Amino acid sequence: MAVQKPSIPKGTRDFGPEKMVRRNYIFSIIRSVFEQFGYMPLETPTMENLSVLTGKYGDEGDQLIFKMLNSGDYLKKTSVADYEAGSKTLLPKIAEKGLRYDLTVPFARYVVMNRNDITFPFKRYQIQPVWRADRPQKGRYREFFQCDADVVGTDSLICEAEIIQMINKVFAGLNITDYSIKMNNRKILSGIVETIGAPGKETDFCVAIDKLDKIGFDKVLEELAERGFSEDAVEQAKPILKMAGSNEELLAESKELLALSADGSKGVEELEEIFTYLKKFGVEDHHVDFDLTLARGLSYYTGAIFEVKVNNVSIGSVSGGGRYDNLTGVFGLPDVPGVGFSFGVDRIYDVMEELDLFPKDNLVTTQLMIVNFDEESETHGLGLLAQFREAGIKSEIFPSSAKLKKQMNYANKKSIPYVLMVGSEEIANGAYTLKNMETGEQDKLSVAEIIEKLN
RNA sequence: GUGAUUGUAGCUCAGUUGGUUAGAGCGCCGGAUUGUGGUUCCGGAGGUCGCCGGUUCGAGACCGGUCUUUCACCCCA
Repeated sequence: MAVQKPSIPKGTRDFGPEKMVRRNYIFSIIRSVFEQFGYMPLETPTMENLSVLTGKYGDEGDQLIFKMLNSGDYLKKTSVADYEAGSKTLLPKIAEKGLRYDLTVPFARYVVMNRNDITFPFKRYQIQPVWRADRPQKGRYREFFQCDADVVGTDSLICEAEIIQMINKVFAGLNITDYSIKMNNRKILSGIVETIGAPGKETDFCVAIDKLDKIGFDKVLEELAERGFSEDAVEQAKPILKMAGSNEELLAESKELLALSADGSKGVEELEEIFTYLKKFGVEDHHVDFDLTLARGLSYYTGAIFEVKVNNVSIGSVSGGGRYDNLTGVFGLPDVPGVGFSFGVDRIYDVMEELDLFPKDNLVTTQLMIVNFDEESETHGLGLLAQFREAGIKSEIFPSSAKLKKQMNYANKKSIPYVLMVGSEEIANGAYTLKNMETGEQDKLSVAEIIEKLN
């Protein structure tokens, strides 16, 4: 058989050791913050039944789900008529499982299936890959990790305030300082639609104004008109899209503007309450900007929505989330309100790389390598190695007595800071040559001295 | 899913209107240096020019298809 060039599927990536060390660094910070706030880990299967996944992300979302062909003779249950009826009819007969598209829907499924064992409010975090059959571009992959934290079974706005704090803590931990958490409320958006006299056109309104950053004020107005908003409605939307000022000013202004809309007023109240909670928590520098034009795609949000953007980088939003009242309703469990959000680790990685924020030193690596001269050296070195490892020093011995140049080069390439020479003279004296690879200095030290120096 | 775009050594890239044996830098391997890496010098290996087909006396170059990369749209982390 001819040798074939190996390859990986479009939009997927390998993560080599350097990348994994950095990714794990990001994961560990996120995980520790989640746990600090009382969230417990959860994992769900890579694949879900398609009945769980389909219909939850809209028509376009359904198309982006990776479907798995049934095992065995997957054509057995199909007929020519199914084939002729097209892929929509054929699909459910040949595929009944799919790869998870996000972590929220599997979570809702889990809550419903375990409703009798769960104590509410239930706080969980979940760090796992998800898959989307999207066409890849910058910052968009077909396989990527999400780090979700959700709390269900409470409508307390303390949760929203805590989420903001978690975002702040994670970013502080990662040394990302220049970012903003854009916050809005779905009720405010429906209040606006109601107020400008276009009730029921909420989705169209959201899709259009979501592009304000990208295409600008005038084009948004054009798009609103294209989407069937009356001249009058577009005219009334103008001052809303132009609103600017501090959070307090914006809140006051929108309160006035939406006074006649029950929904809208409720939305403004909710945001005010979140800011009040932040104050009670003693959080001053929360990075939150109230943004009337933040819409977010997902239709299941009903209250606060937020999105996090790191400033001065070419990457899209790195985190987002919101409150939903009825996520579990589709699975037959109504009235379970919740709020959740997610970090996009792959994008955070790209941001940190672009801003050069990865720590240079404290990434895990071998601290000490023992040089292997010959059989005597190796035997003695293995004994030493055990002692170093016992003492908690990350250490390794070169596995064969290769040329010294090769061994030194290996240590150098791997950025191992110390190398230990164990030759016949050292063994006889019980004093080993420890070389600092950065400065080139070397000393003759006992095992105890080496352990003390490296610890 | 729509419209563009990219692919030559491990990496970054040259390669003239189609013309002999496809090059450079970096990296890799060996030597100078048999117990001292990161500097220097000398030498060496490494290519189905993404893949399949077509045009041509002749294709890395032109044409078609396909895969891949990147980008815009849609949507999204």
